[in-house]
Amino acid sequence: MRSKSLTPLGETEMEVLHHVWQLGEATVADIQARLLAEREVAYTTVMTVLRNLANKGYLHFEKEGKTYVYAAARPPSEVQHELLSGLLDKVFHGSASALLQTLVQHETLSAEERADLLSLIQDLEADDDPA
Amino acid sequence: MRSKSLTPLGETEMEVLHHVWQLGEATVADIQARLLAEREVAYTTVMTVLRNLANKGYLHFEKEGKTYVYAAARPPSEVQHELLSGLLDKVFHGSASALLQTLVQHETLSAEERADLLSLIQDLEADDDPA
DNA sequence: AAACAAATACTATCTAGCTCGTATTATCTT
DNA sequence: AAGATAATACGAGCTAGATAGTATTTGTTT
Repeated sequence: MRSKSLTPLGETEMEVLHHVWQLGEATVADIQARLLAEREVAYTTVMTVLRNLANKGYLHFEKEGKTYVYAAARPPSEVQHELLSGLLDKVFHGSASALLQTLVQHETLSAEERADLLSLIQDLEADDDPA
Repeated sequence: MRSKSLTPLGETEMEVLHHVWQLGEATVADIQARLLAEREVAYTTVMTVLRNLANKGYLHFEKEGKTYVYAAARPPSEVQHELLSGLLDKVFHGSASALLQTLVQHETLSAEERADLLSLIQDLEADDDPA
């Protein structure tokens, strides 16, 4: 069977992942507290999401006393790249330049962001063509 | 209720959408033929996907004789941007430069693509700072 | 107009992700 | 050790997307 979704993660899962990344280490209660700032969610729901993320390899956990403490199992940048890469393939048929074009045309970049990006690209040039 | 997925479209839906975009106009049989080049899929499955895409506003259709003919209801670039924008928010918390950085660092851009992108960004500079 | 073939309509199943309630267990307190 | 409390375990329901089988409709052909 094919993967049903354009991404391997749901929206709540992504949200929870971000919170864990920000906190470094987190318990179910920690995450629920963060989520409750935005919306209603049951403790058990958070528990389930955390467990699922661990099962999928995004988090690992250890038991401290009677409590599970979760932490990232993979670096955020790696996960973000994985998701972006999926979208690149499925939505832009692998054309990074098409994706980039869409982005710079529609999203507002500050002067600073543009400058950063320019030097980023120029650095790539340098790597590639070390003359 | 929140939207369950990181994207409003599933993977098969995206695939079908691409085929319709490429064909301009397409019948169920047209799309099935395209999909069959890659994998097994029933005629009725394709029918359902096409109908769902129409219900969601991505496609429209008209009846020619006894056959429905589907076509894009929204320009591909708009849909692509919508999907990219969702990922930008949910995965990169809205930081376009973080996304761009991830992309240029991990994906391989040809010299040509880099050049295109550079001029794209430089054009933005010009718009913004018409000095 | 009767038969045929192509297309759709209808219905149903399965999985993943989201959500949560209730039951149980395990630690801590007194 | 008994009780209170905090946390987990277990199980269940719901929706969306993917998939497809069967029944029915509708053009078309003769």
